[in-house]
Amino acid sequence: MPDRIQQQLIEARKNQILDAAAVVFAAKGFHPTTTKDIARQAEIAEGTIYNYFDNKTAILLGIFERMKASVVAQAAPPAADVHDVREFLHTFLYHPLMALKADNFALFRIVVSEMMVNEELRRRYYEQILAPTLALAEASIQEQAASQGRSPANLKLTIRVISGMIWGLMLEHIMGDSVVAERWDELPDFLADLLLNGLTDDKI
Amino acid sequence: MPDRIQQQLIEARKNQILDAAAVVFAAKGFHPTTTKDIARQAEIAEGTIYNYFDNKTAILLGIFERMKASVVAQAAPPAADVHDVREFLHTFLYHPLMALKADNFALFRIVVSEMMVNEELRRRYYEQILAPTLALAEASIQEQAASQGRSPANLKLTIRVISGMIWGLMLEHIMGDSVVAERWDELPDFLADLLLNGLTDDKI
DNA sequence: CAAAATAATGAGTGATCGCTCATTACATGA
DNA sequence: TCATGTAATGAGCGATCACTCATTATTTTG
Repeated sequence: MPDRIQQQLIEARKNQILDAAAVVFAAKGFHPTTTKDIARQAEIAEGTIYNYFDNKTAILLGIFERMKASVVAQAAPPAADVHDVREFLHTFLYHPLMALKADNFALFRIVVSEMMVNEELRRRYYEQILAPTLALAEASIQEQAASQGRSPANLKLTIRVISGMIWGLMLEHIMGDSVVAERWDELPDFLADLLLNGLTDDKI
Repeated sequence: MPDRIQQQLIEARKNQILDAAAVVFAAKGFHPTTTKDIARQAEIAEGTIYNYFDNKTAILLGIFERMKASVVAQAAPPAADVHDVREFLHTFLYHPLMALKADNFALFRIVVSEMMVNEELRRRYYEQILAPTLALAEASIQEQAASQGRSPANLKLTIRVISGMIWGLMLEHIMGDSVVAERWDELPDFLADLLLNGLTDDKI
């Protein structure tokens, strides 16, 4: 059998296990889920899992790796596409907020929970997702400001504040706040307006 | 023995156990910590724990209850003290941000981690901490706006965005972002300026 | 001081669960 | 068709750990 097809079969099995794990993790959480649960959901034997993953934590890391591609692709618009601040805010705010609405939050909760407690997961998230996204956003604005002969001193921190807003609103959503939940779709515009114009009379 | 003194002794023992649990939870995380670990740290026998707490989760809830008082007290300024928006922003931003700097983040990480996964903890946090704090902030601004004959339509959402910023920045700090860490002390002023004036030239 | 009530103890229990590995089933190729 | 290599299987192992409870220690009371 050619190596390429062989490789594809292995990938398919891995994905089958990751799909199953995502379902049961989302439903029960990471720790309460047993490897037997995963196997049952994937309709394979428990032992088979260990032909493809070293241990239970490796499965969570596998799920994380798969989330990476989609999150980074959605959250980070190509720098070239951004021509002014309003456009930047729209892409930078709209995509992550809407992506998270589409998913159910359950799996996200599990990953955040483990991340708070697992050094490696935290490091991977920062190095592979958060830092690159922040850097891309920064470069995008940097370039635009430079074309106007400017170099905003607090850009790095500003990017982090904006990114943090999204994180915070997600958490408030997860906590069950109904105001945030009900007005989720308006958030990109609302935040862009707040950022551009500050606390206007309708807000405070 | 009078009931009052009896009650104080029970409280003292509980606090002794909670102190010990906070130390070992912060060091090892909730799940990896055994009841034996807690007992050893508290210098009592394992069984004694169960004279004061129903189970391991009850200990975490106990820690949470103790955090409540201090967090709410620090984060929520009395409404009467606020006379204008700038003053409001200072109290509302300064206290929570500085309180979290003073603590080490370890125990906070553990609580957030369990909260993501534990429905009851999440509900308690929302009902007993987040919602009251938001309501207090809202009332404080509401009152001030009313005195000017105004009634800001988006106040509730605005309060949530500001609160979310703090959450998000905390998470970025926990994730290991050095920009946020290094400029933590400036954040209250930086955020107040951003909120009042929007994205000025130094920022974007 | 003795009896009774209360609190502390820690070895033991029962159940759980991640992971292994000897065995079985299947696929490949001569 | 048979020999050989590869993948799947699931019973069982070893270890862990939250929690119990019979016993011991301490305090209270008459």
